[in-house]
Amino acid sequence: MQPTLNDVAREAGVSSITVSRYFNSPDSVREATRVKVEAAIEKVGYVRNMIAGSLASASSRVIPVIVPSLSNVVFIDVIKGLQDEFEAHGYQLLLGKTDYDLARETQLIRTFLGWSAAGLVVTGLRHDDATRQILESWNQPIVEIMELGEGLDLNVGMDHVAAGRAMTEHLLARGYRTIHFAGAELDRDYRAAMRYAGHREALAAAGIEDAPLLDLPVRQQMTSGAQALERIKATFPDCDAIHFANDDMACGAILAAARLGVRIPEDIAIAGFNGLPIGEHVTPRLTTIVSPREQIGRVAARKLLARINGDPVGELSHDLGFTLRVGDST
Amino acid sequence: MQPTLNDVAREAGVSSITVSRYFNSPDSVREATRVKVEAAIEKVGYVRNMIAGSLASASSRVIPVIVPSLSNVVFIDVIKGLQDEFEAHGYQLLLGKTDYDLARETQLIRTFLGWSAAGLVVTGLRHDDATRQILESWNQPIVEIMELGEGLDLNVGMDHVAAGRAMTEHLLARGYRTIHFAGAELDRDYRAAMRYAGHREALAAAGIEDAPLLDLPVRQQMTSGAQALERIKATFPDCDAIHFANDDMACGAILAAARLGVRIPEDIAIAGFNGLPIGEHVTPRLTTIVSPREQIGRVAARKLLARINGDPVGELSHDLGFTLRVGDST
DNA sequence: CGCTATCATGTTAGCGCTAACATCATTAAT
DNA sequence: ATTAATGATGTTAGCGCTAACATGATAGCG
Repeated sequence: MQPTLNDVAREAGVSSITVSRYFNSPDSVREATRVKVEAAIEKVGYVRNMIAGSLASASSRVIPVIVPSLSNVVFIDVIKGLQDEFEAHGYQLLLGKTDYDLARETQLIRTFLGWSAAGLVVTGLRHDDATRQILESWNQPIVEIMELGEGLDLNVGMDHVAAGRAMTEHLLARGYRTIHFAGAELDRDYRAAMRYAGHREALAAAGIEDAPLLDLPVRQQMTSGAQALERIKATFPDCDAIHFANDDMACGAILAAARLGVRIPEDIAIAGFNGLPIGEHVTPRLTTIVSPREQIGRVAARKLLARINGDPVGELSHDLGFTLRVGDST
Repeated sequence: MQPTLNDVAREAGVSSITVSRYFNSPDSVREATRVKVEAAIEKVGYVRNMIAGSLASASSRVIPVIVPSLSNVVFIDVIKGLQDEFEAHGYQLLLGKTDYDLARETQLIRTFLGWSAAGLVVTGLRHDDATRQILESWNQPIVEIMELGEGLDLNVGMDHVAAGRAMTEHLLARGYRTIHFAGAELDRDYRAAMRYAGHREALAAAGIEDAPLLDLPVRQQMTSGAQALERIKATFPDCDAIHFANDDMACGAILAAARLGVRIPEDIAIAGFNGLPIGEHVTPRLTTIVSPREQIGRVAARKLLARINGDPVGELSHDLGFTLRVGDST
């Protein structure tokens, strides 16, 4: 049997609440007591029982993080940022994955709330009515990440419509006129669909009403990119640029281009989204939009922790922006 | 205030333990009772309090997973496998990261044990004495992943020495003789160092005693790969093959080769490790060893769950092997 | 119809901790 | 010296659930 607070207390010659205070509000125990308690902890080999503490205080130092997928680097980077901040502040990250299923999200949230979580991180602003109802009556802080907009509570992300618009404006400025947008399962990846919306806005502003879209079923992303290039080249010889939904697809296209004898950007320009390292290693270097992935995680964590500690959090919605990185592919 | 089991019980006209049984051993409540309980749960909007349950039963459906880093796809894939299995069986994954620091590992484990975890997944077989001592006296199942060998309990992984040997045997069979091994921070990434050991074994078996090693400081992996190629080409013009510690570096080298005017494999052969998708998209296609990353996660999870449920687990140590995938880079 | 075997449900106590209040010691102020 | 203010520690009760045992209901059998 593991030693309990009482064992430590007996050993130290104090009461158990004093040991509890040693852990939870160290400033409120005298130096001499602290030394005794420390020695006792060491002696009996005490390990805090978080479960009991959480039950008694009706709050745990656990923060569930709900993402749609772990196959996408984007979420990995965000998780990395979150994890770093949480771990540094003594919070534990509970990982949940929805597979882009909103009902699954509801179910996960329900389970996680049973952990008396100190807060919650969810991906995106789109939720079930059920989720919305549960979360609205929950009185712990929530951060919705990735996008911006009217949210449940806090909100950290970037403007995907603007990102799509920015990239297409760049392509137009370079003189490209027949620009295709290529993505994979845009109904699921609705943030990519938002970038497509931005793309269309930019085209419309330039007087171009036609915004051809190639929406492929997901297989491996790079493979889809290669396939998109091949298909667009074959079907639409006039197309002079492809605006891809992400860097994986864009790099798949760039790498395939060499094999297909397609010159980039002379025959066709390629643009991506995310700013993954690989984009700087392909030839030509990929033009892309750098998304602040890890920073979204960090800022989200920091805002959540601030809210938990009752510190000021600033703006509810935090726009982390994005950067256009111009390579040689456009 | 959230409704409790008692609220459900009152609503259903049964005692709270019956509701508890409805959740924990549904077969032991009568059909008619089950219906009443279900209706009551629905009516009061009950959410199970995992914390209270865990305290009472001294066990929680939480499984901590400790990895050294989240910047390495390898661990991401393993986590994906683990997460899928755990989630499917109603267990929650608690994520911990050591940054390759064994003392940090001890600390994490200590914290996690305070969660009355049902089991534990740790990376590697190398641990602190402190960790070892804690875990040896802990009586829940443990899986050590990635490597094979004498472990604390269960063990799922692959033989890295054999993998290094297999790749170098392939290179030797292709006629390469001056083979450099290039890695990044091999003291930290000791599994890569094990592959280097296998590499040396293969060379020695072929009567080659010299096994030059380039151990770079980590920056971005692909960048390190490019740098390694450049440096080896400049310093050792005789070198006819580079055996990289991982695919990222190898692909960085392949992509840089075009810029540097180095022909692969004519001027120099390139080999990697892991079998990442990108290896199939670069030109020439990368020769690599496919590691069973996601499967390590899956099998580790399944063995752990089997042990938790008291089912037979088979061999304590589970070798998932590896495959040599020959591309055009060798 | 009584007796036992089996199944379904209930009663009681307690998991290990912390909130809230109570008490005691110490210091400061008059 | 007396009182009040402050700081440090203790007492009590209870968080919401489940283990272990106890009891009640039901069926099967001679």
